[in-house]
Amino acid sequence: MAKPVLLPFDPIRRAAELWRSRWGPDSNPLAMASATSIMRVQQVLLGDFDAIVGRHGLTFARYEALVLLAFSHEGRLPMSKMGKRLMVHPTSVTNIVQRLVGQGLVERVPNPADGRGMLARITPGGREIMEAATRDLVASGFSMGALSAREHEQLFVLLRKVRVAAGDFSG
Amino acid sequence: MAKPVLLPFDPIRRAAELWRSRWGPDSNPLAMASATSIMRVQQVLLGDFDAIVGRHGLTFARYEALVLLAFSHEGRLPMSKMGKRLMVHPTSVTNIVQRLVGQGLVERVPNPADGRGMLARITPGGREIMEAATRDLVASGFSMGALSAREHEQLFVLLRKVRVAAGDFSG
DNA sequence: CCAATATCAGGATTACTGATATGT
DNA sequence: CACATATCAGTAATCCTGATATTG
Repeated sequence: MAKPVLLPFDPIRRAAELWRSRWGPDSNPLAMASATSIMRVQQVLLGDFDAIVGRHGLTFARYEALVLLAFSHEGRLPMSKMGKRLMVHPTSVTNIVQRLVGQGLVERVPNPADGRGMLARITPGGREIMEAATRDLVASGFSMGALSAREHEQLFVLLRKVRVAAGDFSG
Repeated sequence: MAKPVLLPFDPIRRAAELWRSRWGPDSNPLAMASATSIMRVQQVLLGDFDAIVGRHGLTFARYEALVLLAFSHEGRLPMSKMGKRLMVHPTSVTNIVQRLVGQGLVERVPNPADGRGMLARITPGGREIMEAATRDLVASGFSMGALSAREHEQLFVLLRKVRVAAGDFSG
């Protein structure tokens, strides 16, 4: 990690002011500031999440895969479906599941409904690890304890507009 | 990229509902939903930004470094300062600057004020590339054209609370 | 001597492209 | 035959740890 340095000013606000003074209001400094904020907060969250699930031998990407499987019907899903839900590349699914299999948290079984396909199935051990990691994440407040329930809703609604515009789902 | 699949439902909302029904309201499904939304929107933005600046031979990380240098006094900064501002590891700064030097967009010069240090300085060609990439990013609305000016402000304020709590700056 | 700056070597993870074997 | 599923090989990018030379 970069050393924790507490800047005496908000670097994103300052960047937005420079942006406006250099390129004018038409350069959309507000959109630049909120986009940069998203990038930065994501970086903070991912760092925190990786550290928390790392105590259980996971990365956040592998943790997400475990949660998806645990929530699915009978704890198993086709590889292709995992890729779509997790929004990751097919080869990344292969890679992630491979590592989870190596840890004994997931098993691979042929898909009885499609001879081409494989299913990933979460193991009892996988569920235990996932639930322990989840407890820690919940206890951390997802690093967003600064926001009230109402603010979480506002944030969700604002970001949903961006996701709909990006074509994530038929909103 | 994962193939663009338009899901007929909001996967994050559905995950939040499952989360609540499985672990109850104390599991903080609202925080989970907004945190997941940030992760997803960041993924969308980074994909878009990388594609746009990629048309100018850059990655988003290298573009950010160019902007930082262009905004700085006389277009040059110590490597260490770049790392702090960009919130990246010192070795990552070395790597990023190395690639920019290879493209002729940045030069490395010894720091006259500190014999240990090096300065990265943006070249005229680097400024041209950066400004062209910036024009394209601005024209794209930063992939956030779905939000009004007022909504951008709301989003910025909400995310700033999270950043302050994370210790990004003395808010 | 201790701390800071920057680099290098090397490992880990994830993303992507292109090719391939298999099955619908 | 066209298409879908999944894997593999190889490349690229970033981040990190630990060691090191140099300088403040």
